[in-house]
Amino acid sequence: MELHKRLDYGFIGYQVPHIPRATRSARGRGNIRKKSDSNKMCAFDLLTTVAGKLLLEGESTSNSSGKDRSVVVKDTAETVKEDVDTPLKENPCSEGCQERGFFISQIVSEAPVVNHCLSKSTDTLSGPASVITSSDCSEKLGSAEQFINGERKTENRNCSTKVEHELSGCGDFSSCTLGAESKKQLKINLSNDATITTNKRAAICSSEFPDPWDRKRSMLVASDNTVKLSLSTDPDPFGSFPVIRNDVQLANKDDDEKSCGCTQPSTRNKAFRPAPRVGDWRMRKLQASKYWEVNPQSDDEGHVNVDNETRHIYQKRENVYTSERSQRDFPFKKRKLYYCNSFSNSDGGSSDGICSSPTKDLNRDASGYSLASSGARAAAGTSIPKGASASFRSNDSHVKLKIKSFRVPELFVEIPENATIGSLKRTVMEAVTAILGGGLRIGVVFQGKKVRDDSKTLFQAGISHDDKLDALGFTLEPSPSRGSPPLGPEGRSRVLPCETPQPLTSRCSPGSTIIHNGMQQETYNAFPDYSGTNLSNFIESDHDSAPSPPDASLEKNAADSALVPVAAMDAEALAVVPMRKPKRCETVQRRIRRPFSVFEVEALVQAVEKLGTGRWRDVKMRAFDNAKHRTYVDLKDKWKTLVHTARISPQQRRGEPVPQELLDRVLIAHAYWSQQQARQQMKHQSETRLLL
DNA sequence: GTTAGGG
DNA sequence: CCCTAAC
Repeated sequence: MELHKRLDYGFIGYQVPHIPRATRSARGRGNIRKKSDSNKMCAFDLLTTVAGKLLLEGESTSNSSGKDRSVVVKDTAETVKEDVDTPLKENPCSEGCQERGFFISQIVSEAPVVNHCLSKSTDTLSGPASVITSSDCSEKLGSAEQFINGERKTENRNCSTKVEHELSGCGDFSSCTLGAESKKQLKINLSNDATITTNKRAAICSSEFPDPWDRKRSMLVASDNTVKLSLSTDPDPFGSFPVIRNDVQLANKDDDEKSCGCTQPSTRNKAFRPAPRVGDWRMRKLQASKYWEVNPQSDDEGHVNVDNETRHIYQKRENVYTSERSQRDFPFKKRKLYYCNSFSNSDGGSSDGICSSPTKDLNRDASGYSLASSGARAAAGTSIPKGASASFRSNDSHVKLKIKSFRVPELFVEIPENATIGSLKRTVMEAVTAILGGGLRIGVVFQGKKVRDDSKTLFQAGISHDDKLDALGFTLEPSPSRGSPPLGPEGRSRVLPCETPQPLTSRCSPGSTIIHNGMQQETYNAFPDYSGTNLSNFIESDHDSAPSPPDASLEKNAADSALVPVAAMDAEALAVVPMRKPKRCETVQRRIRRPFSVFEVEALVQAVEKLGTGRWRDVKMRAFDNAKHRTYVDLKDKWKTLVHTARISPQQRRGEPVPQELLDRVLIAHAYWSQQQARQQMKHQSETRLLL
């Protein structure tokens, strides 16, 4: 059902302002080792990683090598689109940046089948490479797709074709060869329909690939069941992109636990919960900080079941932490943007698939995500810093970098036409933030002009016709709120993710969509019959109170506007998108704001009229017993605000207007009970005096 | 666990 | 909504 007319915007990419960042640059320490790989993971893994890289390094990649690689998996199921080593038109990507972008719609990983053949060296210490693969997996590459200047180029490939993956994030592909012997197919069902087909037992041999980017070589090493990954980057020869050496180490160590203060539960059933802050590198790293243990048993059916796998990635702590965190304290609230919620406004069509996906296969298990992200994380770490300028070493093997620019993958935003510019910005912001981690604000440019009035509706701004959408652009601007954060010298940059209580809190995204649903259900029957009033509608109203009811007020709509990153992108693609927040986060997670509906207000008023203002627990039980999300403290607070609202002029009131009649009752009841309370006190006092 | 009140 | 003090 389409409740709103929506506009879809596609983002192919934009430029991001400089973002200083400190990173470690230890070199030669990046080994990613998978204890046992399974074909299951490989595909997913790799793709994620690659995706992560692409997402973060697309820019540099293209610039440094003039090539663009992206792994694209189209949601057309059964096909893995992989980007090819096609020369990309040099595109400085300045302004519009939309000419060329990564279209990571269904990023899945194409497992670079590496394995059998990889036995070569184990020496990964100095290799800047970055190839993540697993054994026994190969994929049947459907077609490779590359976006160039907005166009998609597809190339069909053969299994035996030489596959190139951009693994090092430096824009270089490693050469992988798919064995022709592929027999079984491994299917990875991604969200919707995205399916990656992989051929089991196909072998890709690849080990050393020159990394044009820096004068080093990327090495992919794998032996037996161990794959070592070494991620590191060096300043690109062109000098325009500072690169970070990312030495990620996925090792089979147990001491990992220590390095990461927190442990993530391997699974979580409640609906999939989006990661707290997507942009938090730390988090990502964190999640990656355990070594993975993947079920070596390959599923003949080929279904990649990320769920039941436990992964632990070990990462050198020092390599992991950066000051990023402190800079990216961004509270993510509507994760639903990435994981459509059931009541999303989006029209069933395309979004449907997208929406459902997260909850399916991949999402079931958080660990799945972690896996995905781990790779990405690693990649991310590597890619993030890209600026051109200076990258210098500081005492602590840290490198301070400036991000001149990097590209954000294409996003699709769906938002009601009557949504405001402000909401549009927010929507985009959330999507982008999820990727970049916050710290940025979104600017809207339409027909060459910057649209500054956030209260204007899209319609009013003229942004409502498809034919004009081309004139719509977004800009990423540094958030004023957070000035250029001093890149932290050691101190900050080293804080362990989990060990740092604070910021996490705000970032932990409050319930995901799914969660909302749950709450929503809980709210049903909020008002028992005995509450005695015409609250028959209440249930519905309660609905409205939910975070994103389809036909809520504009404000709500804005929130609802489904932002649908193209398919797979939502989750795994962006490995960037953290899968689940550390436990600690959850406990501190702030609840989602659920404005009281008029019906609720009425119920509250009525209850208070009857019970008084000092018995919130009773009020709760009487009128909101079934509204689990309303605590008596909430009711008390609401009453407080109601009283305040009733006292101020209507012009000063915000939010859904409360009928004056109700406000009057509020004042009357408040006055009455205040008086009663006063009397009670008087009485009490006099009694005590008498006793004395 | 509730209340009350400040943030 | 959160957090806390106070009960």
